[in-house]
Amino acid sequence: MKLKEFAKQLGLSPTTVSRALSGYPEVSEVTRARVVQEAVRLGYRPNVNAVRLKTGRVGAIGVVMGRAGEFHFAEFMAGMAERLVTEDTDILVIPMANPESDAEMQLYRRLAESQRVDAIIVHSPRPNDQRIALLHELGMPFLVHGRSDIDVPHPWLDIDNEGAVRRATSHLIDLGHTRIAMINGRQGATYALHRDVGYRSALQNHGIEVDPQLIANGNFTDELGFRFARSFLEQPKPPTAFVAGSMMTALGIYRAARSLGLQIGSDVSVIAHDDVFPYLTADNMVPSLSATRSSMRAAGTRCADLVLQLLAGRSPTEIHELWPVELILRESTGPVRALRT
Amino acid sequence: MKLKEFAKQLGLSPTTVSRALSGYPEVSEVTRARVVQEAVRLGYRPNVNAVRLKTGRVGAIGVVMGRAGEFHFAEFMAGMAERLVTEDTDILVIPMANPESDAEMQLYRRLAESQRVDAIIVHSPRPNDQRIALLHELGMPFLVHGRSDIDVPHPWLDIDNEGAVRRATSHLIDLGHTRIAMINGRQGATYALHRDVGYRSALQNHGIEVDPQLIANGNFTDELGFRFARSFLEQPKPPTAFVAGSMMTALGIYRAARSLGLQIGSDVSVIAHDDVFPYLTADNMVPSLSATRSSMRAAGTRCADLVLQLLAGRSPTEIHELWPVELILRESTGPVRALRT
DNA sequence: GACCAAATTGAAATCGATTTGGTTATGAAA
DNA sequence: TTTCATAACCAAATCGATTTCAATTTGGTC
Repeated sequence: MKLKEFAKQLGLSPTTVSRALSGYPEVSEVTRARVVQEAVRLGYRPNVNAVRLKTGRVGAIGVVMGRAGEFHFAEFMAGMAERLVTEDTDILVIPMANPESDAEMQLYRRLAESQRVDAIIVHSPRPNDQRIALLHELGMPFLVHGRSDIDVPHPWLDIDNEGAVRRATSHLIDLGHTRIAMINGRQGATYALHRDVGYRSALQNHGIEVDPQLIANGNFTDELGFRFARSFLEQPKPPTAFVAGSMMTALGIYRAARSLGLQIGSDVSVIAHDDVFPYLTADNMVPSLSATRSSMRAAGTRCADLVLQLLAGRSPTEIHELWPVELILRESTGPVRALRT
Repeated sequence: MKLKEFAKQLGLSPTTVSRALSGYPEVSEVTRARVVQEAVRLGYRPNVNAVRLKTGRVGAIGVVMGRAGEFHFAEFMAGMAERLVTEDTDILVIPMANPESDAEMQLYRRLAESQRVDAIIVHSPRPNDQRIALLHELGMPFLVHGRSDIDVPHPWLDIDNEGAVRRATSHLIDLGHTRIAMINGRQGATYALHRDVGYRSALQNHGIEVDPQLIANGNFTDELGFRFARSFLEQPKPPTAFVAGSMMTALGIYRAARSLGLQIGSDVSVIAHDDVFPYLTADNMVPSLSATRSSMRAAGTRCADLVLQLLAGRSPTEIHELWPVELILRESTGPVRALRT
């Protein structure tokens, strides 16, 4: 059913019908009510593509998905979905072939110019992230989930990675640990950098020297958690505590410790970052996992909200949200023990 | 830059330019080459919304995302993305508020009628799934990931859940197990039903009575795996083996067994279904997990491929793919032991 | 050189809405 | 009674492409 046809059935002009449905004030309330009611009855719905062409709005927020298909991603999107379900906005997932800088920039450029989305959410930004410069230059509304140092104004939402890791590390130091290993995310992203800074500053605040042999970077997988932890623990001077970037990493660390006959919480302490997943909870691990916690889902919800505000006209330059991160102590952390000989 | 303007700069009509870029044969090769080249140079790209309005094609595949935000989902989408990255097609994720049947149907109806997507992928279908009837009736192209009994022709791709679980269960029986617990997915979806059938038929084939006390249904979480396993193991006549629906469930079972001082692989055997995640692998669990395996990512890739074929005109009625599932035996399964007293 | 088919190119209609710039009632003020 | 503001509605232009139908050019044949 087209507008023209529908309007004719109502004995009104397309103009009035369109206005009635879009809530313009120049239509009498009684007419509007009738139009709305009849639209439902006759099943008239404006053609989305015609509306988009005419208004220039799309009703979609773009998210670029790397190949990695990280488990965080689904949570973030679920969070976005929670917020967007009441709006008439959906999520466009754009696959990214390879994250080599050149193709990536091309992708963002095409996306921005193609008018397929009203706004873009940029994930895992790097310190000097050219995507941000590009989107700013193109005038495409965007929100950065994470932070960047780049000298271009941009709205962002981030969690306090540095503070979280500093607290976690300091806590371990307070427990007497001095050899604390750090299994961080992949190098390059700002969040990994921030966590690194938090880790180093905690050590330095307490006069402990940073040992590069105890620092590793890589994807958040059980596999890497195991491999790194295992190799650390097999060093002549093994760590007595771990700070880890994800729950999956923590699973790997647990496994490595067990495989060497070490007790988590007494022989080895572990604090990991928990993005809060419905299917795997820190509290349920054995022993329960001490964690820095921040809900990825909540971040998704809030990001969606902020993007909507952005599209409604809120100034991008005033959107900067830094979320504090909880530190929740459970059984996986304890005072340092004398080393085995 | 608009078509009209661009055409003028080239000294051609919009018609010819449009044809040149869309690859129509009525344009001389030399003209086409020039148009394509200039389009790149001057940065002309057809307005997506105008194209959509005119052609009725959208270049997007719709996927409805439940609130659960399951971890499988991200893998499936990553798989889709892998296939779609070379096409000019993206993925539209539509948030679903609450899965109560009525609102759900409304959502699918709106989605189908709104022309926002060219096709829809239906997930976790139920035996009598009205979504399928609806989409069929509306003439919206769709592909079912999973299967349904509904009396409406529909293209689908599914894995052999029944066969997988039958093999897994039979294998456990061959190892001497007779009390085999089944921790299945949520009731309602066909796949859970098929797995249930596979489980029961294996038992019955070997003359073992089904004990309803050993069957549980629920979300694929570590938490539920633990709770169910724990309650089963505390029964007067505990199971000596488990068949479980997911890796997360298996983690919970491992934990439950450990908490009771039971050795996985000797005291208790476990086989779980592994959707193949990059961040958590069955092989890496301790002890390594015997699993029925089928790549969720590969399914996503293939589903995207099939949808593209569908859109290219392939008949929906001839698309039925049933993927076999591997059974990979590792350390978590072993011959039954005499029960503790 | 005339003729005709094939190869190219264009003008204008079209997709289905929104919105600008009116026009017509209505009722209050002069 | 006239005037004028306001409320309510409408005709037609517009968004930016695709595509139908018609016009022109090209090249081969007689």
